[in-house]
Amino acid sequence: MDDQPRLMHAHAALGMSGHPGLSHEIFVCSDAHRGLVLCFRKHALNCHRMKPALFNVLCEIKEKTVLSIRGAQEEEPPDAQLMRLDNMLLAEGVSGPEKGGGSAAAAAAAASAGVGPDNSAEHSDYRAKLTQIRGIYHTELEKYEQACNEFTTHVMNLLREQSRTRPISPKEIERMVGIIHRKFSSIQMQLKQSTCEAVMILRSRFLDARRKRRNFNKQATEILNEYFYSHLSNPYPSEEAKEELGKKCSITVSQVSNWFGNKRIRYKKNIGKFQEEANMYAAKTAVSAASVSAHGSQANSPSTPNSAGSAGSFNMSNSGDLFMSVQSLNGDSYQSSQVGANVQSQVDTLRHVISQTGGYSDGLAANQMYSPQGINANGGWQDPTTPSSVTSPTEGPGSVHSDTSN
DNA sequence: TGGGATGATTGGAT
DNA sequence: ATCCAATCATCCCA
Repeated sequence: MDDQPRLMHAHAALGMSGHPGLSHEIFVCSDAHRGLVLCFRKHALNCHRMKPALFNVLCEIKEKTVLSIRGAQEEEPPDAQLMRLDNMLLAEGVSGPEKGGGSAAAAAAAASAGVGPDNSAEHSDYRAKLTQIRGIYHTELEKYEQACNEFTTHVMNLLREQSRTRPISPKEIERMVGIIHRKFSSIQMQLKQSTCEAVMILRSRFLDARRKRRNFNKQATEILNEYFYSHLSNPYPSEEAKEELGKKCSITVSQVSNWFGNKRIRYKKNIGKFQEEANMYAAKTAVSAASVSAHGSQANSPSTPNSAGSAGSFNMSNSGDLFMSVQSLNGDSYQSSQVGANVQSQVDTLRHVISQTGGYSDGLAANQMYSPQGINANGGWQDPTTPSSVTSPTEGPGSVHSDTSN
């Protein structure tokens, strides 16, 4: 019987062979139910991050299926689990009404997977794959049904022939037909199950962003860093700021949020490590501030935070942070009266930054002196609950004067 | 190839 | 809803 090879072919056609650590199992699992167990174990490892509900359903289905297959298929095939498989395939847009509905369901699935409407290329890829799976599923299903019918009639004919030589009761025929049907339905179940798996893998592969994490490009990182260090006193960009940053960096708002979340944590955890970076961006900020002021016109981009001076939002924290990083470099008190100063004062500060950084080789001593503005005794920024947003008013000179001044 | 860097996710707290 | 902290998964470089 060529059912197994057929199933195997289906798996191969699903294009899953590239999936890390799964290709082998996929092929194995088409071989026998024992393979299914192996396959699932591996699959579970790889997909433990898939949508919990979906994953649980799959777990349950698989467990039961494996058990029932193990039980020599005598147990009546649980309609419930078949139904669940069907439901799942339906929900995933595989066994849906038509192609249009299928892709819609795929889009819905993609959306529910937490992937924004952005990367449409990825989505079309995903949809294409899903359509492929869908097609294979349907043709295979049809083939199985056809094969089942053919085999049944074949056996019936055989029995009829045999009935000439020995008495064959209708019950026996019925029994044989029942066995055949059960056999085929169990194969069908495997197909459905494998299809479910394929969809799960597809999802985890295409929709689990973590799996295909890419570092942001240099420019994006620079923009984000610039913003972060120029708002060090309160690095909580408002929604609008996030949107703008996202646009500038060609990333989503949630990616911006993630980035800031990570940055805050990591900065706080190891301030010393980031000091050099902080100084660098402080200098950069001052440079762009200088150029902006020189041009007399200001852009509204958040990537050039100094420009925010027009809104009076980030400007103060800007100079304050810059001031802090200069302070941190030498530990000298540095005219704290300038907190919240204008762009011109930043340019002045820049001179100091540059001169200081020039002689900054070791960094250790400076690290110890470094006391980042905005981070309070609890290790948090002053007011994380009020997203810097438009009200940068960096908590006034009081908070900025900080510690190193004595 | 190992380990650090980094983007994403999760669970709990507010 | 947002943030933090821990953690995971992947990237990337020495």
